Amino acid sequence: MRITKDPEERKNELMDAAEQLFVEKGYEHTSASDIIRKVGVAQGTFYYYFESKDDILNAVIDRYTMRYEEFVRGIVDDDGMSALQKFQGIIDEFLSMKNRKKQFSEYLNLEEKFARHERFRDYMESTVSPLVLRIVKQGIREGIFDVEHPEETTELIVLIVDRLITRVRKIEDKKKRRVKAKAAAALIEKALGAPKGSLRIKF
Amino acid sequence: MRITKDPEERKNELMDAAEQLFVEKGYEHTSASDIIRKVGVAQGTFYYYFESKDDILNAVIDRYTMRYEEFVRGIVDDDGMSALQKFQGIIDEFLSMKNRKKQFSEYLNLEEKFARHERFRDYMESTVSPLVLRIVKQGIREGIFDVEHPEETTELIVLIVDRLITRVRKIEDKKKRRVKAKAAAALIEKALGAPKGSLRIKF
Amino acid sequence: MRITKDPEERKNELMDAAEQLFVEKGYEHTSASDIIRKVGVAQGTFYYYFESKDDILNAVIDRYTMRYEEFVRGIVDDDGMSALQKFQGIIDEFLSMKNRKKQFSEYLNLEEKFARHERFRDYMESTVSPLVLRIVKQGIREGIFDVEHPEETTELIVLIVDRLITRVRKIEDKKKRRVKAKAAAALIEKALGAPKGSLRIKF
Amino acid sequence: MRITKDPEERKNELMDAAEQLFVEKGYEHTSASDIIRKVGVAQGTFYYYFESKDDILNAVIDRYTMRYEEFVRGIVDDDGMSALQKFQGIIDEFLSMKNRKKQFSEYLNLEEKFARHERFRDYMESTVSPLVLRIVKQGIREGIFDVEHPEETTELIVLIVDRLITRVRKIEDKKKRRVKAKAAAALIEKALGAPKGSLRIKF
DNA sequence: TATGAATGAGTTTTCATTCAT
DNA sequence: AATGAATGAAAACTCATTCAT
Repeated sequence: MRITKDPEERKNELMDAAEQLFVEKGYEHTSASDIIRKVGVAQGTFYYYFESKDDILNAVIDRYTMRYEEFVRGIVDDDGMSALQKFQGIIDEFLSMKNRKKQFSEYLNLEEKFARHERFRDYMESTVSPLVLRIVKQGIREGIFDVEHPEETTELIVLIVDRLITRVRKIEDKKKRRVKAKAAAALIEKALGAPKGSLRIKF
Repeated sequence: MRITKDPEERKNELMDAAEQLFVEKGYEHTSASDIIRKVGVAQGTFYYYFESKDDILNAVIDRYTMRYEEFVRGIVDDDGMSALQKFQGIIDEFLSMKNRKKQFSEYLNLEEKFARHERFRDYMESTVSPLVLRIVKQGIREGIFDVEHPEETTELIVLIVDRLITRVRKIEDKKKRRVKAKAAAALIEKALGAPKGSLRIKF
Repeated sequence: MRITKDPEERKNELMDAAEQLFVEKGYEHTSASDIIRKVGVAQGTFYYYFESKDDILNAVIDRYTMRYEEFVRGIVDDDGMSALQKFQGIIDEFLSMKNRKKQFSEYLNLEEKFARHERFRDYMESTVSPLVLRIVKQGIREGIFDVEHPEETTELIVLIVDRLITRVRKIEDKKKRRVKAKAAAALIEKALGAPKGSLRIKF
Repeated sequence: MRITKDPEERKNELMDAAEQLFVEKGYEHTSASDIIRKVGVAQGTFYYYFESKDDILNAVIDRYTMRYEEFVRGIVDDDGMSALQKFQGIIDEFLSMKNRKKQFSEYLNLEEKFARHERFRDYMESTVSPLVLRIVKQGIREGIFDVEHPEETTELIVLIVDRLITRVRKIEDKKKRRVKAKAAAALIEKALGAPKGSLRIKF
């Protein structure tokens, strides 16, 4: 039986399946056939859309990072928010799993797996950090932040937030999670030279 | 030709080859045959010493982490040093690449590769962090550090130092490297509540 | 976008692309998709015009051999030429690459590739040889050739000329090419019992 | 069931099967699995001995050409024979299918298939022709041959003999075969400037 | 006539592991 | 302790061809 679909739809179907499997089992332990079986198409269909297994991985990562970027950019570009509010917004989003953009938070689960891929790391450093840097600079202009090395410090903060996302979220014990998040927030405040308690962790 | 060696020596030979290849090409892209070829033994010999490819990976990681731990423990257990000196010592070691214990620094190159393995991450959190925590607590006792959540903050500091090792070391531009290291040191100082400038970065 | 063309034109377009690719990469290493891509049509269009990849190969060979035959026949049927002149004409054409019929010589490049196909070999033996045989017989009648076994000798001569086309043409060194051609001409003269020097090689 | 054999034996087994299949069905239409099935080993065994399908083809061709060369060299190096006798010997061998070296003639069946491979053609030109050239030169010294361009003429003679092997042998009709062979012998005589009838075709 | 997404059987190749010696 | 030939399941990928539109 031959089921023809809109190419974009089919491609996304394949990427969805791949994404899910990569997250569940990891890239190396996912075979092209696994993806194919999951979607229920023929072997050739996969290779009609993607040149190789590597190709679909990159496509999946790129799609993911684009969504990630879109989210951060949405906050950064919001003219009505103060730097502190923006920071608060990003942290809230990541930690509280309340979705500003729908379905964003579920992509965060990918993070831990993809974090291992250079492509993703490079992206974080080259795209997300500069965006966050703009918030930091706004904060400095607003007089609420006081940072000596904004670029470098921002990179480290992004790293810490990243860690929060991938590690803290997995902690079962609510109290422990709260304490970890608080400690992280405190560290970020210090890094930014922001007033103590200006960043609030809400669970 | 059949070359018989001391079992321990043979095992280490295999682990050395494996370690090198895992670092160069990554675990998944290293075949058992690659290791075997490098050492120059027969296929069967490998499986005489190790149950599987996975087995040798764990052995390599364990050997590595033991050396890592040994180094940190050596500093932590030094009764003649202040907490600040100990921190300074660890950072110096990692950044300056001067070897306290011979050949330790070259193992650090493994770090980036192994960082992707849960086993290694778990080890860092369960073994290294507690050791560093002892320094932090010593510092608090000495009145030089002021930390609200010592456990959690230590974990984040270990993460930052870790990052320094794997990322800063690769930066070619000396100035950039210095600035990154300085920013990290400043952040660690703030995290520890240590006096500004108490941690010095020397390259 | 759907571009409709005269069926004959489209078919030739496909054959032209196929011919070129077969010559460049060989039949087995040319995929139907290669041809399709080159022409810029859809997968289905190819199969609308040709039943299979094999089908287009035969079509290409047949078209080629028809042109080849046409050329030889043109010379054979020329009543105003002596057998020697005809032989000279064929050799000149092949070696000098001057075109009697326009664009013929470029088809000769196909020769080497097609020579490997039975279909082409059979054609040479069944069609070209008989035509050349007529020249040989004309020469015998004219008293200028002296051949004991005309059929068999003609086949061998055709083989030699064939070889000249495909091999000598590729030799870069002008002198070497000249010598090879001269040796071949001398051998053909001897085979035909023609006077020494009656066949002239001009480059 | 695991049957271990002497590596050389196993390798030859694989080459024998490959050779046979390549001759029967052609290289492109023979799959590695065909060879494997024929020998009755595991998929991996094939790749233990040969890097690829291409690799075994080259190995088979090389083995074949070595046997070919060995045969020709055996005749060329025979000090007790005149040039004419050597030529006669080679032709006899090829045409009469009587084996000087046992089992040589059966390899000749490969010829037609391999003739299509550059590797084989190159070999014929670079190895066999020079050997035959030595006979031609010997004949010139002996005063029995008279050739103007020995190198080039030899190449053409080798080509003709080659053709005899691959084509004449297949002709069913005894008489036709005889005539073709005779015509070829006559042409060779003329090419060599040898006395008429000095080369005898025996069937 | 023409499209191009979809097919699926088949191909080459890899490699962790086993086992008879 | 050591060998290395042999295994075989599974992987990635190809491509001639089909078919619904």
